[in-house]
Amino acid sequence: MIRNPGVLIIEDELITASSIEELLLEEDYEVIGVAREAGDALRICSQAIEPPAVIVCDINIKGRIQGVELAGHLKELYQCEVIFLTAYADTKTVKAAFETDPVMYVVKPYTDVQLLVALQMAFHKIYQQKKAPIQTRLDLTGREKEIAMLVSQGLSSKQVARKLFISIETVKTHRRRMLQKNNISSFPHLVYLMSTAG
Amino acid sequence: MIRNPGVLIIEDELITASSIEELLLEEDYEVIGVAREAGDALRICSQAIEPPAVIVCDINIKGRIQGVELAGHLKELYQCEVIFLTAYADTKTVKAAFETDPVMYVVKPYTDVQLLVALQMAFHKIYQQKKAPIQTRLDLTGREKEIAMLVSQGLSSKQVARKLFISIETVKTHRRRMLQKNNISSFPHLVYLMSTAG
DNA sequence: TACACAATACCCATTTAGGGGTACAAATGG
DNA sequence: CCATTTGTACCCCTAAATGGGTATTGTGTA
Repeated sequence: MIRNPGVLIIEDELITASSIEELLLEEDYEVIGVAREAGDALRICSQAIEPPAVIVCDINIKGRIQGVELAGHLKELYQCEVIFLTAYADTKTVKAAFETDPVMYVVKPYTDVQLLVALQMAFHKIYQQKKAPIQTRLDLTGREKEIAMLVSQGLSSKQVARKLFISIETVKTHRRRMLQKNNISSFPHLVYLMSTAG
Repeated sequence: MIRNPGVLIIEDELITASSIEELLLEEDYEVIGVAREAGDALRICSQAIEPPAVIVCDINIKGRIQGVELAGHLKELYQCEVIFLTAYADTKTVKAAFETDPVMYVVKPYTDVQLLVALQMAFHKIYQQKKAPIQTRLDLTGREKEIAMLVSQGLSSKQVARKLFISIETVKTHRRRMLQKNNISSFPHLVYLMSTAG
């Protein structure tokens, strides 16, 4: 039987963390781990059988790396959804958090129902994405992404070459490989796929 | 002096509506009106000097048209942001609401801070959109959009021509006009703009 | 250390796109 | 009813993109 996709809890207050874990387990969510700080989170994710689908992340956690940064990092790494959990409601924090495009921003004090709704939304979003898998994912290296972005901004290969201080032949090689690797026929299509499949 | 963009409150419980209005006014938000049902909301919006930027909408309101449908309609009409307000947390309602891509889904009972955070997120999103108005909007006719879509799917001009049973020269004319009218230099860029600016 | 991969760069070739001009019938809007 | 827009189509040309092959360098990692 297929288990539900997992949830990672990032919260340094043990009592809060435990209560969240209990609540999620009662509702039959799969908790892959509880992290107290960034290092824990990364270790849990790398050791887990499958990456987290949703992370519930306190914004104010111990350690150098703060919640917003950590969540943004994990989201990019594992393409998971983010739910922020915080007592902070100041404009600066909200804006920073909002930049990572979280599914929900749950402000403390919150009710169990509020947190569960956030989870529902997260899993609904994941389900939506799985329903429409146009292309698995674009396979692009760092340099390739960079060139693709410039081309989508309207630059020609020659202009890209000048901007990056490389030969136009190199740019052409990169473009050719991008299309071949991903089995697509033209750059307009690649730009389209980048915008939809991320 | 420029006023803040307006907020429309849609809530049929008068006491709740009033308390929300008071809270928003205290925080210097501009409340353009309080609607008790769909008809009120539409009337207020059409009579307002400027359309609402954000609507705070109760999901369970009086009348035939429900909150989710109304909010979706208003969002499309006025390109405003939606904040849902509800006591309902059942999966079906949450999913339906989530379809309209609201900025926030505030579950009752909620604190003032939770509602204000939602407002902050909504205005932050609006501000972000205004900050990056790369191109007002793409000026494309029906046929042009059709051709642009096919090109973004990877078809060449020749393939588009065959698919639409028109001359390749016609396709090229359309493509040339699209770029000239919108003052852009290549189709990858046009596809990029279509995906961002709609 | 050996191997894979990323990034660089050149050669060849053909096809396509971009940019210019012109024209005309049909549809649309004042 | 007339002017504008839209869709259609042709001509020209140059620049750019696509597709193939090959090779060197550094950078990690098995």
